[in-house]
Amino acid sequence: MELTHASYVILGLLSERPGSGYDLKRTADVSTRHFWAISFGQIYPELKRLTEAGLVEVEKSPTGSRLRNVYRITEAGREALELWVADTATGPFEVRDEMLLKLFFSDVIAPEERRPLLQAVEARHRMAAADLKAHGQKFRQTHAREGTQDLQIHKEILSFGVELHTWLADWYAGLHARLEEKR
Amino acid sequence: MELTHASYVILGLLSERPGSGYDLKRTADVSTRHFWAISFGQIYPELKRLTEAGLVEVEKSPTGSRLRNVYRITEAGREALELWVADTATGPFEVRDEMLLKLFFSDVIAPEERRPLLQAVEARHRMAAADLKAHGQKFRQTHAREGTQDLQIHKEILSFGVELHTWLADWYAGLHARLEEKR
DNA sequence: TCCTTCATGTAACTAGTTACATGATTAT
DNA sequence: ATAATCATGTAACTAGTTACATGAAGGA
Repeated sequence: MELTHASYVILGLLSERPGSGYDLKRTADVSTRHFWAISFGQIYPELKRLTEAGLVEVEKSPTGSRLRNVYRITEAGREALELWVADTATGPFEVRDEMLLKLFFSDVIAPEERRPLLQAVEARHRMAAADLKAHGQKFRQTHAREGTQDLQIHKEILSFGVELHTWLADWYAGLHARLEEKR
Repeated sequence: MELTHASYVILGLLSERPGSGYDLKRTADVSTRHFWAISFGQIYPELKRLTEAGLVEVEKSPTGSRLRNVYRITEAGREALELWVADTATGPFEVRDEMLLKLFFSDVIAPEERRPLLQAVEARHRMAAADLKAHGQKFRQTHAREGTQDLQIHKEILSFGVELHTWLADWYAGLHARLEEKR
């Protein structure tokens, strides 16, 4: 079976702690979603596929009459994950940003109209940085609650996001200054 | 008619200079593709749609018996573009990176296996920075050839890419150092 | 009582990529 | 000659999002 990026997100999260599809979504939303997002529409069918392939196993543990399927990574699943992680061949670092597109073409509008655009982008990145900081808190709380270890690499990657957005906000502030100066 | 991001990439590029679908792809590949990529599979159908909507107009100018449709933005097209550019409401800054995903889960492999991973990411960003610099050259050459002006905002956004990738490469070098130090 | 969270899943849709098909022109 | 570039387009596929449908448990 071919594994997609969504498969690896799921496998990776399950390698740290077993959980339901719902749990997976909750955790992904405060961690991997900043560099690889996944939705319920991918999670549930993918969990089924991974179970059939023997990479994860499921245990039914309903709360009263409310269903709950707890998934756990298998030895085969862990091997597949390790193989993928260790492979240095990789795709590109992809950025998709409508705002950058607008700015690139912003000579079609007047400089007075460009200013609010620049302020909006800077604000967006300041907010994203703050948001990520909060997410780091939540992520660590989950780990604490579950008694799982708080890995250095997790902290590093989450702080990466904060630093990146701070750098971006600063870059836009600088651009703003350069454009004003020019006039 | 609803305009997509691909529509605005096309409209934006045509606002600077008329050209064929092929031209558009060539230009996009050394400019907008770093924050919004488009493929032939989107360009040709989209040009048809935009023509029907009256936002661009087409002029047939074959070279011998080889077809060539040159598209030009209309007044309505320019207005639609301006409206979109001036709108400060925007989507998110999206990053998709398999390598970040691998690193996030890299505690499943040994530290000796993680090192080549870090080196690969750093190298990738150094190469991306060099690549972007070359693209800036190519983009400016096209402008020079066509006699169109070399806008400050273009230079800024293209240098944004170079600076971003340099920052990223440096960040990974720093991470590498921090992880080694810890051991 | 009512709102939020937990929980699972499918269906329809949108965006985007890749492969295919075709063929002329130009530079080496 | 022949390889690279110019040029247009469609078809099939893959990935991913959003909306819908359903309903229980828990807290305010």
